[in-house]
Amino acid sequence: MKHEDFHQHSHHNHNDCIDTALETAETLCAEQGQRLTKVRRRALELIWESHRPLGAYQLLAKLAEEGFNSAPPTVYRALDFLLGAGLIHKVESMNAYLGCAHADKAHKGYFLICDECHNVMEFDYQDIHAALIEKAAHQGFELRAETIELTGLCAKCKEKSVGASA
Amino acid sequence: MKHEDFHQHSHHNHNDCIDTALETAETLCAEQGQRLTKVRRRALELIWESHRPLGAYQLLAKLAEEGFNSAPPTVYRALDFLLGAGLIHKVESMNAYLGCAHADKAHKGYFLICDECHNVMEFDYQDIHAALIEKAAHQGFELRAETIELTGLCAKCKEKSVGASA
DNA sequence: GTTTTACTTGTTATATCATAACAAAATTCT
DNA sequence: AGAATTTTGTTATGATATAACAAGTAAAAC
Repeated sequence: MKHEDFHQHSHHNHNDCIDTALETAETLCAEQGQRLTKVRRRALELIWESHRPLGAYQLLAKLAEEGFNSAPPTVYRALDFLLGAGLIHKVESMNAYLGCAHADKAHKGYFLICDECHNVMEFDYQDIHAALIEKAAHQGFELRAETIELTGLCAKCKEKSVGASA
Repeated sequence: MKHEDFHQHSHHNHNDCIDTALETAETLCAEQGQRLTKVRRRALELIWESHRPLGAYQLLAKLAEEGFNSAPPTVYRALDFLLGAGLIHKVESMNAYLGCAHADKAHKGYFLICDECHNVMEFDYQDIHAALIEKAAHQGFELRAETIELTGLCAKCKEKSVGASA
């Protein structure tokens, strides 16, 4: 079962996701001589504990509650570090941050964002990626990063809205 | 020659683009009983006059110079209207706004954004669109909007950087 | 053609997102 | 231990965007 499908079900133990993500983070940072300090680690955990993308100031508030410094640079530094390490993604259309489910493999974060419940699924389609590279190259463009954010109605909310209108 | 290719060349008369865009805007608004008021029209023109995406406050400054009201709601209202009418796009990863080259046909704005010169090309690939719809549907997700923003190096800047390093 | 209605704009205030700049502390290297 | 590097604290400010309500303007109904 893929991680993103997993997230579609309500009963999974999300703690497993968090644990896995944190372990991966530790490993990656160790390998690259990066320091996963307390704030950074806790920030990553808090982002994962939220099932949906977390705003910088929401995260800052949570960190502040736990005794971390409560000024904006604290959270933006942690976010910059985590983004740089590929441990989280920024959802540009929401100004919010999301744990990356595939931090171990270099990849592009493609997102399905539900307009209704604001849950986000990450998906990873090699064929689309390949097609985009090819099409960009066709115009002489060398692709470096992709922001792919699709919004609409997720399966659960679609069911609900059908039920409501019936 | 497609509009986006056109934009890759430095010598084209961009006024033609603006004129066409404005005419299209007039027609579309008339058809839909929408009012393309002075601020809205001028905002659209100014967005087009800039070859690259324009920030809301940059636009506001230009409008203010011309005697329009200089408070933020003025520009955000105009932008909302133009976005709603499909006459412009928002580039989420830049918080900036861009004239839509295909306002007359319903479409998704896919962008190639150059990291170097910040020029943006719009492109419109039906096959990618179809693939995304299909893949979303496969997860029970009903697609409503797509944000596709690809960044990298455009042809011109790639040439330049090769020249520089040689 | 005036009244009613809907829409658009003006105005003030504030919310939200993000970074600059410099000082202090902690960690790592030698 | 001392020097170099990185990380964190702190203050201030910049950049992006919206809420709320009043005033004006155009369109529709009568």
